[in-house]
Amino acid sequence: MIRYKANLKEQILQSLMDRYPLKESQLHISYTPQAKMGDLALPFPLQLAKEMKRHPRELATEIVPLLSDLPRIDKIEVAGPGFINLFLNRRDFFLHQVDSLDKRTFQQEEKKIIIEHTNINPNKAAHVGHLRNAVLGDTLGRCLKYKEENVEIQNYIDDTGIQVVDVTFGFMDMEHKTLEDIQKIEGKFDYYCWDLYTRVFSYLEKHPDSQSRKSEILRKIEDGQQPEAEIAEHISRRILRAHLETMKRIDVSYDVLPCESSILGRKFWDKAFSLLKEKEAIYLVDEGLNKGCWVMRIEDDEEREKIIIRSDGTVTYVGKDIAYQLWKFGLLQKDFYYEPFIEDNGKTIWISTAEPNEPAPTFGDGTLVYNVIDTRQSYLQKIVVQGLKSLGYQSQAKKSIHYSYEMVALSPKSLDELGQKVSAEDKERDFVEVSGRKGLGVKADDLLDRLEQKAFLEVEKRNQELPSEQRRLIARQIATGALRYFMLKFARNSIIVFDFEEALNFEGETGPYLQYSLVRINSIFRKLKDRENFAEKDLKTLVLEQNIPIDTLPEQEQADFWELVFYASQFEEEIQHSVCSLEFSHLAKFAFNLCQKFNAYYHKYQVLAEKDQNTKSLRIWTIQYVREILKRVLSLMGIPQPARM
RNA sequence: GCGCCCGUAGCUCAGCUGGAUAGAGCGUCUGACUACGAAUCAGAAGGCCGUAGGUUCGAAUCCUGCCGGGCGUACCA
Repeated sequence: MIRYKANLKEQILQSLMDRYPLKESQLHISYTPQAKMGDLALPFPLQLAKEMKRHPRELATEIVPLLSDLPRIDKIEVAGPGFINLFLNRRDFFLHQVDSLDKRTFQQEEKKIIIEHTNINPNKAAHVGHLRNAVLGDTLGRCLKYKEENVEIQNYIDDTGIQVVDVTFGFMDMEHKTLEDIQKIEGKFDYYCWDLYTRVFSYLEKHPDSQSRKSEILRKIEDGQQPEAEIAEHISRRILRAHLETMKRIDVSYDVLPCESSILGRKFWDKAFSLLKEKEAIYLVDEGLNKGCWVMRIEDDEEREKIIIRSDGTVTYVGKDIAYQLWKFGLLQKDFYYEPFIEDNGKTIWISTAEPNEPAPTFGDGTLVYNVIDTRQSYLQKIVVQGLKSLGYQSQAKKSIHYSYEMVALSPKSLDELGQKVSAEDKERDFVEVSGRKGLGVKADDLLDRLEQKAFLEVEKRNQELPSEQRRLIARQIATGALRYFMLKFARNSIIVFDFEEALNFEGETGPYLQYSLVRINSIFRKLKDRENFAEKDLKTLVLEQNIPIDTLPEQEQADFWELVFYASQFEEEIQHSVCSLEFSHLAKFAFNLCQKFNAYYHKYQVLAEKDQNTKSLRIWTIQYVREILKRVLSLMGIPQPARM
């Protein structure tokens, strides 16, 4: 559709440019609200009439004859206040769409695109909020790859931050454990730390004097002194493995894991610091509240300055992030070393190291960077970009994109269900923010377990003949599909108030609904093969061989065929649109609408039982086309495609 | 205080750079399984798109004020 519209645009401009002051930017091609009004709508006469001070309808009527030789168009009409509506030749258009299925629509635009997502502090189990981040980032990556882009997925590991210090403190000073004791802990280590972290937090509230011990731990971790450093490393690596396992459950993976410890070890910050000093982007404060700190001025705010280096000489998160962002664009003239961390479905995920290591692929050096981080960090992200600007990297600053989204919060009801105490204050609110410190939150693995369990029961009911191993697999696929669709269906600026009943639903606008639609289509083809020995062929070959005119169908069926096929043909526009706006709820809605249309068609028209060969073949074309589109859209959203369910 | 975001059906949400009669899902109520799988479909009820102005041939959409809610604004990340 994208290419078809582009062609159409060019032709319309060609036909009209001599006579009318029509600019390309004015020539949008949209869709009619109703099928009976035609297929494509041109609103430009309305605008043009204003400029030319003429009546829009009159102008539109005058233009119509000039468009008579547009390709694959049956009829042109003036409608409403002055729209020009195009009726496509259904057969030609369909053949053209089938023909373009295996052709490239998109071209690579960037040398390399880096997406940073997930970024969970390695001190506790992942929760639902992290799942939203990972699903958004992963989906963006899949779509960009579909658009022929070279994409690198990075998951930044803050392995030397305060959060890791807190848990280290918990193990050493509260539980008096040695590294060996910690290594012996069995079961889910990330869950263990989840609980420990909340205990640490309440302990610290009661014992403010522990701050000095925490500072000591932080320093020792940064300097590599034992046993603090090795304990912290054990904690963060072990939890990182747990996070990667969790993400694997929803088919999210990464190329490289840059660590904060390597940023320190490789002295990225020292380099960034001297650059910032040199350009006078930051300066030392010698009086007032921020005395002894290196700070950056905030744009549009004369009063405020953001601290980059604390008075004790340690660098804040933002400082390290500026260094990291510079590295992503290849502006630091320094690089990490790497080693393999884990194998994920035959692919190596690399982790950064500070010391030289075995040969590794090259990472970083992107031309466009997306940072998937929730909207609460907008301010910090703005400062990072400002850092790039003040170093003179204007174009990189523009290509440094904060992909922001709203948080996942909890309904008071779901808190109750988790058995967590709700304060009187929180009860009054519509939602409660997830809090790692208070241990308030739905753990990602718990949610996935519940989804899987529920899916397994449903699969068991319907597929008793399948071996249990396969039922397990299907249950996993359904759980993944349900979760990923749930995370994508909301617009990114919408706060998801998490509710178990809603998230565990498999009916209506859900992932399983989409999966079920595909299973139904596949099932028709399976039966065609079993019963009639129907040999599945490439759609294009099939259509060319059979060469059946569409207008032999009854009028109603022609209209129903067309509604489905025409809608399906818009899928690449939806991808484009979703990527431009970073709004994958568009893609999700598209998939859902497509399935709704398909299911309606499915109920109305039989394929297997149809006696008339031509009609039957046309129906096969239709569902095969829909299947192809649906498969692509599902895989872009990372929704698995079960064989049965 | 300042900055960003949100307010659409009983509930949860879509609605693209302004376009034709504001759409889904859940819930409620009617119907449809000797199967191409009912995790589905057909249908009904349900709306002053927070509010008041402005721009426009045209506004849920753009601008301004107000009301209500959220999040930022840390020598936490």
